[in-house]
Parts: sequence; structure tokens; C-alpha cells
Amino acid sequence: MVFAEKGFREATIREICQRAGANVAAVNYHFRDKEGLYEAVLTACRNDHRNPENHLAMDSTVQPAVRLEAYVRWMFRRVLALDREFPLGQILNREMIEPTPALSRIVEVHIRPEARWLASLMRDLLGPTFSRDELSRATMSVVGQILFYKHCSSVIHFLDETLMPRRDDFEAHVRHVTEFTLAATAGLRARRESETPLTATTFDSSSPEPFCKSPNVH
Amino acid sequence: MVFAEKGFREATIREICQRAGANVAAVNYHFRDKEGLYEAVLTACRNDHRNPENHLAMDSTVQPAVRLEAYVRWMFRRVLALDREFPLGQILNREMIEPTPALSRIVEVHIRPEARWLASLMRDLLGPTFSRDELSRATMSVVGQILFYKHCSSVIHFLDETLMPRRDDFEAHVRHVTEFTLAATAGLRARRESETPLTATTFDSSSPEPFCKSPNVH
DNA sequence: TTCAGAAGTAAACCGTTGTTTGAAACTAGT
DNA sequence: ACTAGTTTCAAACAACGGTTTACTTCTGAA
Repeated sequence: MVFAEKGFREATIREICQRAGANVAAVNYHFRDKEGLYEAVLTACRNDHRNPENHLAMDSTVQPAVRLEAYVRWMFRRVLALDREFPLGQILNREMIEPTPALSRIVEVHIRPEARWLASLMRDLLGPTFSRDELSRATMSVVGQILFYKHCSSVIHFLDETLMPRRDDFEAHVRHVTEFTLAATAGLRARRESETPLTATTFDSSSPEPFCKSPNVH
Repeated sequence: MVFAEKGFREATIREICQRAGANVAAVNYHFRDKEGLYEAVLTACRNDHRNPENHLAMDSTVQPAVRLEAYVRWMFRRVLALDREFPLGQILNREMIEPTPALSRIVEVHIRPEARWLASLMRDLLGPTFSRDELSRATMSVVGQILFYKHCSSVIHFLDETLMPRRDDFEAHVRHVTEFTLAATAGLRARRESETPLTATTFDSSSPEPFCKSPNVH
């Protein structure tokens, strides 16, 4: 989709219509204006991308380390996917740099559920002695490691193209991020639980889990 | 600078000149065209940003853990800096999403030296038993954790604004990334050195260090 | 068959943006 | 004071992009 390649601003209605074999005026007729078309595309993407096939990571009976690796692999696959396969990724990229009013909905529909799920996985890895904010930061450390390859891909390409994970071969990267994270969480947990007596000071369990629905809903 | 706020494409010569109190035609007279102005701005930024004040991290007599924390703190400060203070950051953001011919030079001048330096610090943390690629990936894990807060700031804001480090208070984030990384490297190193007999199989020391100057120079 | 409303279309409209132009203002050497 | 070269500027130019318009074509119920 043109929006994914060029971003909202640079995508021209004329090019979109040329590729789609449609008339320029049809956009304004059916979607009121360019922004209306954009939102229509977004909801279409949302439907496309439901039901991710990462069953392993979702299976709560599997041990956390395996679930983490499955999640990392799944996320790498999305990060490296072609725009055709996962147009939302590129669109999200643009929204980061210059948000449009559509970002709020994208976050609520796509990001927040995934963030909460990953946070609960990180809770399993870190144990109950970490605060909500500590847990959130650890969660962001994981996704940050992976998203780096998306956001900085052009720089990586210039630095050393062999470091960029390839669509058909990124197992080494999956294993690195997984093991880096597992080593970190295990180390942090061991230190924390040796510092504080494991009886008391488990954190206030009434405090909400990370990434709960915030007050600012659209 | 307008380029930093809006990106190359969306920055209009008229707005730039209005803010600068100059005439629109002056740009074409002095810099040939818009792209010439852009490159002039970039070299100006380069000169502005020389000589970073992270002496502690650079001091190789200090122990690696302290240097890492100093580096993380320095990088967070840049990531959270206002555009006025560090315009190159925002410009680099844009270049990631849609690179212009100027990106190559930015990488060689700014990114590669820093990447090599950080990789050598990571070498100190991880020891000699890790390959060049493993070392590179660990390096990227560190910067990925920090850059996440820049590239995803708008999403973080929607998810839970309290998680976004503030310009005047990001020590908790610095400590998290530092400790997360130290725990990861310590864990990985301990595992590696217990697996392999510490005598042999230290990696081929003739293999070049990460982020060496690649063949594709502009 | 008729015809009212929906859908599609080419052309025009209007604002914006990078660039050019031609003349005026300025500078410095003689 | 004169002049050659440089710098500045307002206006115009040309291209582009989103939107509107006026018209045609299509569709389906009466």
C-alpha cells in the first residue's frame, strides 16, 4: 500500500488511484477526504492482522523461557516482514515520527494488549519482587532490542550489512535477544531475592499491572 | 531548526527563511538548492556536536560497569534532549525512515566511531570468548534499549505517560538499562566460560573487531 | 421503458512549494 | 565619483496535490 511506503503526507491520492486503477475524485466521494481514506486503510489492516500465529508463546502452560523465545521469534518475523505482508509495521513507523490522530486508536487496538501480555510474561520471569515500573522497563528493554533492527535498519546497513537479520535467517538474532533477556532477568531476580528477605516486601500486589488502560482513551 | 522538527521533505524553505529573517531566494543563491542547504545544516550540526562531555565513560582506567553507566546516562541525555540542544537526533530519526543521500556521511562521521567504542566496552564486559557477531548483537541490545524511548516515545505516551523518562529525571531508566545489561553480560559470560574450557577456543583474535570501516564508503 | 439516485470521471480550482528572474542595494578597488 | 562584482529582494513561474464541480454512466425499482 502506498501509505506504508511513503507515509501519510507523501502518499499522493493520484498515485494511490493510479495503482488502484481508480479515479482521484472517487476518494473524496467515498471517504470524504484523504484522512478518511487513511483511516479506512488502517481498519482494513487491523482486520488483516488479527489472530497472530504465535500459539506457543500464548500457551501459559509452557515454561516462560520457551514462551519468551517464541515471542521474540514472532516479533522478529513481523519486524522483518515485507510491507505487503505486514503493512501496519511501516505505517506505525511513520506514526512514531509524526503522529496523526489515528495513532491513538492503533495503540489501543494493537499495542496495549500485546504490551500487557508481554509484561505478564516478564512478571513470570522476574518474580513478584519487582515493582510495576521496574516490570514495565524490563518489558520495554525486550521490545527495544528487537525494534532496534526495524528503526535503525538503514543505519545498520551502512555500518555492517551482515549484522542485519535476514528474512530467511534470523535465528541467531532470536537466540541472542532471548538469551540476553533471560540472563538479565535471572541475574536481576537472583540479586533482588538475595537482597531482600523473600518473606516480606513482595511488592504491593494491589498496584495495577503495567500498561493498564490509561485514562486518556479517545 | 526547522529541518529537525519537520524533516527534509516537510520543511519549507519559506518557513525556514521566515524564522531566519532571510529571503527565500537567498537559499538558492547561496546553497544552490534545498538539498544544499540541508547538507550545510548537517555539517554545522556535526561541528556543534563534537567533543561530547562523557569523560567518565571514555576513561579506560575506570572499571567497565561504571563506564557503561556513564555511557547510558550520556545517551539518555541525548535521546531526551530538546531539538535545540541536539538537532541531529531528530534529523537522524527522519533519515532512518526515509534516508537521503546525506545518511551515509552521518553514519561514518557520527555513528561508526561511537559504535566501535561501545563495542570495545562490551568486549570488556563479555570477555574474549564471544565472536564478533555476538559482540555486535550485544552492543545493539544496549543502544536498542535506549533508542526505544526515542523512536517509540509517542506510543509510550499513549500507553502510560509515566513510563516515559523525563528530561529532568531519568536516573531510574539509566540504572535499569545499566543493571539489565550488566546482569545479561555477566550471565552470558559466566555460562560461556563454564561451558568451554577457558584454555582454548578463545575466539579467533585475528577476526576484526565489530563495526570496522566497511567497504561501502561514500 | 422510465427515471431518480448512486457511482464514476475529466477538467478545473486553489493553495502551496521549490526555483528563477530582473532589478535594486551594497561593497570595494581605482 | 565611477564601476565591476556580489548580495538581497519582491515578484513571478512552473509544477504539484487535495478538493470541488459539472457532467456522464450505471443500477434497480416502479
